[in-house]
Amino acid sequence: MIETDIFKALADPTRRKVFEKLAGGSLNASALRDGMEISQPAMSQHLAVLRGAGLVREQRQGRFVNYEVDPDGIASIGTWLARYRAYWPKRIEALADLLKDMDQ
Amino acid sequence: MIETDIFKALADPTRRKVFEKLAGGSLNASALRDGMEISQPAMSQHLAVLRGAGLVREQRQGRFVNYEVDPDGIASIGTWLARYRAYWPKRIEALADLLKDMDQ
DNA sequence: TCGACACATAAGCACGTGCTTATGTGTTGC
DNA sequence: GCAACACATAAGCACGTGCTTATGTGTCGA
Repeated sequence: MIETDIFKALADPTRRKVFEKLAGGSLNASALRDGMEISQPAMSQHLAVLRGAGLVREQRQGRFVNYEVDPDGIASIGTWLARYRAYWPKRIEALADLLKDMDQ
Repeated sequence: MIETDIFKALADPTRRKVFEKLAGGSLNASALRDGMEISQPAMSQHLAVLRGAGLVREQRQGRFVNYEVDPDGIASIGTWLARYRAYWPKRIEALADLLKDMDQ
């Protein structure tokens, strides 16, 4: 199940931090490590998990590999979340309408 | 981190199925087990995880414990997801701005 | 009060996860 | 070509997770 991969990937705080960094713009693996006390293999493994979940996609550029947010992953969460629209508080009802629209 | 608990809870397919059942209306632990080849302790443990994540809340009724979706949990995912609005499809983003204005 | 019921908790076990160190693969510049 | 670099992969290990069986806790009806 793709949803399982997505939620598993996001269940790790380090991976969520990496994902949030990428949301600010595409970065290569080394740049992602900056200020993040994490080894190179660990980062590589985390990126592989995020990529496998469809949350991130990569692009080779010379000897660097550039990572960026994959909108499809975000959209998957949105469609999943849209199923529980009935339980959303009024305050973010507008957002729920939005996600419902994405679902079609 | 509460987000960690939420995503961890939803990373399990059985728990997502339970959550979806509850989205259709509140049920007690035994009713949740119907048609779900799962032991009583396993269900109890899954419900404890969902409850700990704030996705579900309980209510004692006699010797039954009624479970229901907790809107706060859903809202948490919504607000997290909202941070990545920039990566939603263009068409959706425009509508999001519109709805945001309407909401104020 | 006592047995049946609904559910929670404890302990043990198989398997998964995230880290480490070590090494492999592909690219760049000299 | 070859050394340096950027990243991936492999293997091993500590710890977490989800199941099981066994037992505890609270409630109900007779």
